Amino acid sequence: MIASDTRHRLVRAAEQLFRTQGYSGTGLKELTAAAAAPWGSLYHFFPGGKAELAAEAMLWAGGAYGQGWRRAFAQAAGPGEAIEGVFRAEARILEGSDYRNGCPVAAMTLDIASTDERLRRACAEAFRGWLDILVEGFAAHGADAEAAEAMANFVLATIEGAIVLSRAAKSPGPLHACGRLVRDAVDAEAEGWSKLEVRAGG
Amino acid sequence: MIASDTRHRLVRAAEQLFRTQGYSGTGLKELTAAAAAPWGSLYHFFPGGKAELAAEAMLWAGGAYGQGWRRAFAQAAGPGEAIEGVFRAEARILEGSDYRNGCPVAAMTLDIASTDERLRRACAEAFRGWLDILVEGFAAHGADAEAAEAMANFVLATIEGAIVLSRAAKSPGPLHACGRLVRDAVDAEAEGWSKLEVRAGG
DNA sequence: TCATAGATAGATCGATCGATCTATTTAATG
DNA sequence: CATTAAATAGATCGATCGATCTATCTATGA
Repeated sequence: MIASDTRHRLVRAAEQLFRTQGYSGTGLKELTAAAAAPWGSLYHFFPGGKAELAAEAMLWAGGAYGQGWRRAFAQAAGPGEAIEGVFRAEARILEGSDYRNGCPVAAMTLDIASTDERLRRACAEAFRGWLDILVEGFAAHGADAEAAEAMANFVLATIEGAIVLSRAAKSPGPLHACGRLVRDAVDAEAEGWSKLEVRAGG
Repeated sequence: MIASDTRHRLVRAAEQLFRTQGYSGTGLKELTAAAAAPWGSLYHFFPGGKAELAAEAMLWAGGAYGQGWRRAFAQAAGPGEAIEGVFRAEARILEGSDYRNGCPVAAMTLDIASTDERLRRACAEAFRGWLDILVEGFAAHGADAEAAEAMANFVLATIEGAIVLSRAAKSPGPLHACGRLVRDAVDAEAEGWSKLEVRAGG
């Protein structure tokens, strides 16, 4: 019943270690130890080895984060408020982990996007999943497809960058400052969207 | 005369390789080969080994980039235009390198910020240098200290994040979209700054 | 010419890398 | 109980890691 619990522990440990010290910086010995999983089980569940495990870890992380973002849009009154909530949540994650728990996808991208084409695609798909959630959220507030896509890239890029700055500085300052300014920017753009709501409904 | 040319080649190769495939993902054998430098020279010039070389590479990269940003502010009419120019320049760098040449400081941060405190500080200082240039640029357009600091973090974060997204997607799209929206955001904020110019002069 | 320091050259070190391999144990099914 | 597959366990592989070491070559100055 709890048969594949080991497999799940491996995925979570991978996500946790990759996001704190990158892909190349994490050894599989260390990973299996953190997961309290036997070495043999790693290649039993992931015949493709480290890369296959990493791809699955990104998939899992993508889903977990995505859910949080959907909730943010559902609970907030406007798109700007939703986005600032995401920034605040991210700041809490960083502060609660001594600025270790960054974004696993960003870490993977900077590590292997130029050396492993398959993993680069996995990173791109993980980002695309988040972008789609943002696009959907902005579209629900009246943004047309082009504006929503641009705004989604803008918001996601700022979050990712702010995480990097906050981790380097070991301070929530960059995330908070970016959250406020991104909120202003989103709300300013959203003013123009509402006029399109009628057209978008057709 | 050309005595320390080898040393400089090592620094440039380090910057080039770290920005492409990260710190842990780059071996020193590969690095010395890329620099066409003898293995022994590495520890001759950098007794502190890989970490010391990395710190110097970040210092060098920080200076090179910083100069470009100062030029952008000097040549542009307004702060928004200057920033969008930086985004465009970055997009050109990525396109010209098949999306390999990202930011070495961001790569280092995600790789070792949580495992090597000395290098984390080096990353923070490199970012701080760029932030100071941005702060100076915004202050020159009338921003007060607090607004300039927040805006600098916002702009730098968005650039760094957009680089990550563009590398993952192998497309200049994210950088271009972010450049336009950041320009709008900067210009919108800058409207409020000009009213403070008098106060800032006192 | 000789002495010295700087720089080059690479062999070699122990440690660790990801991966493969053979056993053993466990769980499910007849 | 017997059979079979899944899962666990870890020894071991060659390759590579960063680092240390000695030796050689080169330039400078006395």
